[in-house]
Amino acid sequence: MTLVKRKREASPELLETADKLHSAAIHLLRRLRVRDRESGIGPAQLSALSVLVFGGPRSLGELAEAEQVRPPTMSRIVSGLERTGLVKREATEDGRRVRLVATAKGTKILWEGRKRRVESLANALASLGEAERARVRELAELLPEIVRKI
Amino acid sequence: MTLVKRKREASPELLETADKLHSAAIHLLRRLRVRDRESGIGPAQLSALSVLVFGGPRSLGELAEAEQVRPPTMSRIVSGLERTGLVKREATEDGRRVRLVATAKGTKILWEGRKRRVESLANALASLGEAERARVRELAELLPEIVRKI
DNA sequence: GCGATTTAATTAGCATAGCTAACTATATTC
DNA sequence: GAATATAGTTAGCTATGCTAATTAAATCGC
Repeated sequence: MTLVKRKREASPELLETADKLHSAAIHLLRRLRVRDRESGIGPAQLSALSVLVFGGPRSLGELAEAEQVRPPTMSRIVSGLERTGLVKREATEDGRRVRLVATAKGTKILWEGRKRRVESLANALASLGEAERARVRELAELLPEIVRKI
Repeated sequence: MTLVKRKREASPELLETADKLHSAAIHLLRRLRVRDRESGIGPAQLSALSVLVFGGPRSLGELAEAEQVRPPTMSRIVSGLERTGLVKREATEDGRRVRLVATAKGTKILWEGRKRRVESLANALASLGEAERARVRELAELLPEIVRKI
């Protein structure tokens, strides 16, 4: 028998929490998107670039997987990044694979964009009380774990 | 003097929290998107429909504002929803305005989609301990407030 | 070692979603 | 009643998602 995620009935309380979290994530990103637009880079390109900058070079297939996107989609995203000089495609020993590397320009742009984006959010957080800020901080730590389990 | 959001220097600690929250939101939605695809409705249509179902009928401009999108964009989103019979455009006394109403079919589809989407997340939450679940619940309540301040 | 298969990436073609600019139709104002 | 303002739509661009088909390189089988 293989290990399968048990299909248990989720409680109404959990469903409600999940729904609120989902809705909040949508609206959070929708707000921050406004700031992202200032970078002149689309959201998919920005997100892919950030994987390369923070996670280091990798192949197209790996990047597609990290971004939960199909290879053809990632291929075009990378083409856009390459056209504007933010990423370079490099050859590898395996002639089929490419190594995607963020350029210096790409790294710089990403940091600036990230700064703008995150500043808006940080400012919103700044108006919370100390106790609430601590709570948000805890949750920010917890969320990646939850996401991994989805 | 008008009341202006003070441009204060955000602390490194807040920036880090903000960054984690942002990143978690991106990856959360990316995972859930997979389930959303099963509905056969695009994400923008799904989100707009949910405003009409949970928030009631409203004009196109109001819906565009709620979804943080320009009127032409919303016009096309609504056209898609109307074409598949999930939403109806109704005339109002003001001949310029339309009233957008979710149909019975639209309401049903939305609930099913929401169920699928939220189930995945609720299952992930179910594997947390009680204390952590409570913490997540608190955050889900707190987030809309934060989002409103962005 | 050479043909067949597998694997990685790209190209082609389609749909959705975002934008601005320009247009249409109705209300409002003077 | 003419001028202006407001609500929506249409047109046309870009970016992003997909599947199917193609190209090129590596690996497998004999």
